[in-house]
Amino acid sequence: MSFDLQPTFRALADPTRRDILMMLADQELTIAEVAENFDMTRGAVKKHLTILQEGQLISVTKQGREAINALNPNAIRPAVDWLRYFETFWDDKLAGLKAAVESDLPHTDESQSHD
Amino acid sequence: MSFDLQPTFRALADPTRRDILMMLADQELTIAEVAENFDMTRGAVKKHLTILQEGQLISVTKQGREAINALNPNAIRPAVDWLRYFETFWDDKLAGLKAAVESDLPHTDESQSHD
DNA sequence: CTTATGTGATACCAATTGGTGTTATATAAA
DNA sequence: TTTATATAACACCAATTGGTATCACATAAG
Repeated sequence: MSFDLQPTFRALADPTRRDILMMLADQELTIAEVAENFDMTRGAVKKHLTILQEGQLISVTKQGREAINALNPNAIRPAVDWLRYFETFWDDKLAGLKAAVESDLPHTDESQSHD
Repeated sequence: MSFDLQPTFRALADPTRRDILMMLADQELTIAEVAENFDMTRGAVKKHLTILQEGQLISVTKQGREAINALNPNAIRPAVDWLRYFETFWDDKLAGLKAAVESDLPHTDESQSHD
């Protein structure tokens, strides 16, 4: 039925993998090229790339003996959509009201009659 | 300097914790109340709540002998902002503009200046 | 052909994670 | 006071994770 967010969030939960995504936003890279930017072995980088692939955040295509890793940006959307559910509760959704209240008062407290 | 996204993404990377966030979007809950909704011990739930707290996704206040867990929705924003960087590359976002900006690439859909 | 390069896959290790169970402590109730 | 409740803190365990090292295989270059 609904999209499984788990592989996506799992892939995003590691700083190395988020760095890789940023790199691939600039350009497609082979495994070796990605690994050049990190202080770890190609094997370790390959594992990260596999997890990114399982989260469908990247696509991997073989060209000769090289594996080209490319960003698959649309796979990020379901995660953003899920997180944006909470936008409803963000403070600035009431931006006008809140700004007005906070601009003068040191702390928001709108109790008028307490009895 | 910049906000550390790691505790946030780590907290979001577990389905139980994401479920807890959804529950807390409806209403604040004690640990025991959260635990009622899962097939695991209160201790396990408490650990998840601690990780959510470390990611600042929830706030915990003691009331008497109870610990009230409340959603802290604004903590989700840095993660959304980070993910939204990739919005630029989404297919249906500003498709025309994107084609214009990256006009080096001839692979885009219906460009008129082909000749 | 031989050699070098890029990758895939595996075994292995240390550290972390998700979970249980137990104990201790603080608070509410009787 | 005694008793029950809600949580905190800990030890402990199995499974997973991040990493290395190694081997095998496919492809490019000589």
